[in-house]
Amino acid sequence: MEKLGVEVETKKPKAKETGLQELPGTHENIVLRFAPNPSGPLHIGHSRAAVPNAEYVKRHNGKLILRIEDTDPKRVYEPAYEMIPEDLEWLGVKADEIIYQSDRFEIYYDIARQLIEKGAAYMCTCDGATFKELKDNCKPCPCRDNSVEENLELWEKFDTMQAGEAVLRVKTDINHKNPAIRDWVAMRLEDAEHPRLGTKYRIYPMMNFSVSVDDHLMGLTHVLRGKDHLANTEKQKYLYDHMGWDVPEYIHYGRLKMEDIALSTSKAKEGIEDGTYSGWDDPRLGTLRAIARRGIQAKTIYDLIIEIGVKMADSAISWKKIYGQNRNFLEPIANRYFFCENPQKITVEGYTEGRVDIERPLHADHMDRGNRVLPFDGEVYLAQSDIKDGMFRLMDAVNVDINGEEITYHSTSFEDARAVKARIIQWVPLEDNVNVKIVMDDASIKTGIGEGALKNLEVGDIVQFERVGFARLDEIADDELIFYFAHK
RNA sequence: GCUCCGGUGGUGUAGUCCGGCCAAUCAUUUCGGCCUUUCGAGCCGAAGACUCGGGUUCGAAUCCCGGCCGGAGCACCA
Repeated sequence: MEKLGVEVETKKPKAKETGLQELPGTHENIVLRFAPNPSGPLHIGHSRAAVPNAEYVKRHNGKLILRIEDTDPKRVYEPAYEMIPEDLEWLGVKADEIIYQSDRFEIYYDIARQLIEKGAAYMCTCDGATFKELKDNCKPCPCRDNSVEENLELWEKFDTMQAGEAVLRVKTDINHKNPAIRDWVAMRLEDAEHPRLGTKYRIYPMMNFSVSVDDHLMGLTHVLRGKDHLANTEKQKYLYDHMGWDVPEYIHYGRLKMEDIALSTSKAKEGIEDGTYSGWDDPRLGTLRAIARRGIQAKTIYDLIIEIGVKMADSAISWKKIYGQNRNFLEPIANRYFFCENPQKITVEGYTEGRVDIERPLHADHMDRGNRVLPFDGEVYLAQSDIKDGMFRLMDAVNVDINGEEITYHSTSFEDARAVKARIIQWVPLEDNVNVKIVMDDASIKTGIGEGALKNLEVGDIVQFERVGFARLDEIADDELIFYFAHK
């Protein structure tokens, strides 16, 4: 007992220091953002970005902006505009404001013009290959020497040019030791139709440009992003310098590798279109909606991401870890039921006690939830895989000997079963049951039968099928219940 | 190739900034035990790591140098 008291005491301070390192810079009025590209619904990788942002905002009472980065019409998947907020809500991430970059083109144009006027950006009419050749050798391209007037004139005509004919470049350092940093593109021409803008604009900002402008204008105090943006951060700082803006605090985190599912959004989309996957919530996908459908709790993902934190080292998260954590959440909430896969109807020969109602608690640790009642009269369904020679105890009912096809009554007392360490197996009554299908994590299906009490469940309920595992009720069909399997 | 960034048990982390309190934390995992009834759950217990080599120091997971391994970026994508 004493131990318990001590444990509670020492646990408190521990919970406080979880995961996230303290934010550098100011903690007052922080403004953070989550800025996905709307190419599909959110997957586990997105939570890597969304969760720490949300958590910092929560801890410091700051502001979180959801900024939809839809400046590449070719990569916009229209339903994603709806799906992203839904996914965030599930995750428990609450944005204070939602902004679409596609609403902000005039702002980008305005800043672009200012840059040109400052001589900090120039219209470049070189073709890509030529520019790269020069740039890689620390040579400025001829356009770099254009006068402000010439640039302004070209800028005005930009809209009338052919896609690919010119771009707007931000001046950096043509001798920068990393060629990637040298004079990057800020604006390009794009003829593809945009889902929200149609063909209203042809001049599109590049990510590095729109991101810098927005981060500044929206008052971001800290920018959290993957270390794949390290070079972009350096590029963007040149723009801040040109404009005389203060640079926010940048924090870069490592890559998150997800065991098994290396599935990119574009691959998933292909698979859905060709019928390989049933949809964005196919159990094989790593989307948040697929994970949710399987009964993985948002808190499991959220906590795991916080635990991983924002350090630069890469990390790999395993399903084992997710399942283990999730089980801790599910264990107390999931009521227990019997399910038999590939049910075999059997008769217990020699059983003469007649019909009895077997009562078994919905959850052994929560007796207040009551019992379920299973009528037993010597005839039951067993899972095919459980029918093996030997002595078994039908849970809470009787002990039987199985010998090939023959199943005979042995005894009723539990002690007899214990004495021989008989395996205790679940069963389903003949007269009160329901067809059950369980969709597994690899999309295969377990077909079987479950006890009648399952009929009281509602979609979304999570149960534990004893000796099978945890599953979430996904659909109540006319003649069967369809579950999605979470884990053991 | 060039530029940059990492490296604590199987996995994720704490500790690294400001060397000793670290024979290294917690979780997951694996294994074992327990259980008047899930030996696929639960409960209890155990196992398992500082990338390597030098250096500095009385003392290094922590500081320095080098190697090895891993990752990212090098677009008119985000």
